[in-house]
Amino acid sequence: MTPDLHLHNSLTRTKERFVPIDPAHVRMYVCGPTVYDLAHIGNARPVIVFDVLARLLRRLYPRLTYVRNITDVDDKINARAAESGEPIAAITARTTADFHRDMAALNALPPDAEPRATQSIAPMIALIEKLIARGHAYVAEGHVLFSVPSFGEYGALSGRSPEEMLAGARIDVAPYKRDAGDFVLWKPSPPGVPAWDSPWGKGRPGWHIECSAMSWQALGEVFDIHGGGHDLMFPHHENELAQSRCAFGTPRMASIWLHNGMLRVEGEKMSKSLGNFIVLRELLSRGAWAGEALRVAMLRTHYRADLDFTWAGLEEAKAELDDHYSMLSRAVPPPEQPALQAEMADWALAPLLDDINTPLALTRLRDLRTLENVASVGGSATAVLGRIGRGWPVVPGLAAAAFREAAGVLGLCAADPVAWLKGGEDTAWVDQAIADRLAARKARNFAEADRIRDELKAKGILLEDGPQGTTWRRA
RNA sequence: GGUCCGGUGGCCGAGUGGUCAGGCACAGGUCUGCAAAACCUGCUACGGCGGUUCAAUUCCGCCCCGGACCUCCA
Repeated sequence: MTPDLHLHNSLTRTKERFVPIDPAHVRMYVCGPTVYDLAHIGNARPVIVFDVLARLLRRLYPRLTYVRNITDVDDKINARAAESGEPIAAITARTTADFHRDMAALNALPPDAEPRATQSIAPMIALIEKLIARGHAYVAEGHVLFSVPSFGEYGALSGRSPEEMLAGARIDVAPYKRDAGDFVLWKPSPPGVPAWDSPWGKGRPGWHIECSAMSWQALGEVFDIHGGGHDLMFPHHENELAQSRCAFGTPRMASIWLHNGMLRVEGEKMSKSLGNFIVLRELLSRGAWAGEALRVAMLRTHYRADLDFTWAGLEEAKAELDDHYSMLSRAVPPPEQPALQAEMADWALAPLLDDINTPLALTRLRDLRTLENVASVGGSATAVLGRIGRGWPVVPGLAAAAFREAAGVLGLCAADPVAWLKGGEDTAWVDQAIADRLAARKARNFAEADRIRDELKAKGILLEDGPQGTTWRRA
């Protein structure tokens, strides 16, 4: 696949050709979770989106280092500890493990590095010292503050001037700030709150400095891609960018900034006050299919657009996966046509090169599925081949192999098809019922055969009579 | 108030200055003991008003509607 990837850069608000700083080693940083509570479905979106991008980059380039941090020092964590009595370290360790489990259920691969804020205090202090030395930060009443006016390009990422930001801002300005827009790099800790020794006394870092420190440690002063939710663009990413550029004196922090859109639920903004907050663990408990179905549901919308999550949409995504796995379950081993298989897979994946157009890639996956169905079950491929303008041979196994290859980049359809369709439990009784029904059919006792089928249907088992006998799957 | 992003057929959702998205749902059909699955066919939309153009859903302007962000929410 030719590495001709274009991405929408939030910094320039245009689609740009992706040119790695080092083509032999692409580097990407994505803001990870603050570990104080179970992940909700909104947390899942950037994980899924950037997992797809990571898989794509690995296909395009020889090496990728994908870094996603864990924020384990934060006032929300402190508050949770104060109200529950559980030690901070226990909360963060447990929540991190929960996060890992949930993300694995989404079929998201772990990042190459997962630095933690509490283990990155030294580089944070080093960065703050650089900023003070360069005149971009100052000490005031035990705090260290970043001087926004010292960085002329502040506001470029979020597209607003400091004056504009303050015009409608609903905040109180701390009296020790020289400028209302200045933000905290280091702050003193009240009793009972985690504190580390620093040149400015015992205290803790501000929110944004951790990502500047961790990306620096893991990827260097300048790297290729920085990602995260759109809500992080301001102030978090704006401040990160200011810190890193000012500390290192570089013309940029990352070449391309990517931001995924926000989530709504059944048309409404997801919020705790509306009571429509969906905890990922709860969604996953609906069945083994739920994680992958959520992945499909999310990839059906372009990553930059806001996504309206609906339960009906999740069901539709599951149904689509059922169809995919049905096709895969009957696919024969592919013929030895690696070049053609790669061509078909590349065709399906080509939309990803255009700013990660997953909805179109999913459409093409469906076309590959149809081609395989035509080859293995019967029918005509002329309609599909004509529409897509290809003259591929219709050979059993070929499109299925290309499908698997392409789906793998989307992180889909890696499960065993039979396990997916049958649920993986002990189901010898179903086979027995099918045998009984077969006997009834042979005796032309169709009333009994239909009775058995209805009985199974009531238990969520669907029978399908085919040329090779009767198969079944869960509804 | 400021900044920004969107409005595509019953629903979801790509894309394009002029020939087709696709899926779901629905309706026919092939196949089947009946079904299911699979395949085929039908369903022809681009918020409103102007403008540019031979031609606009696609470009420009205005308006309406929805959404996001505006100091610690992915």
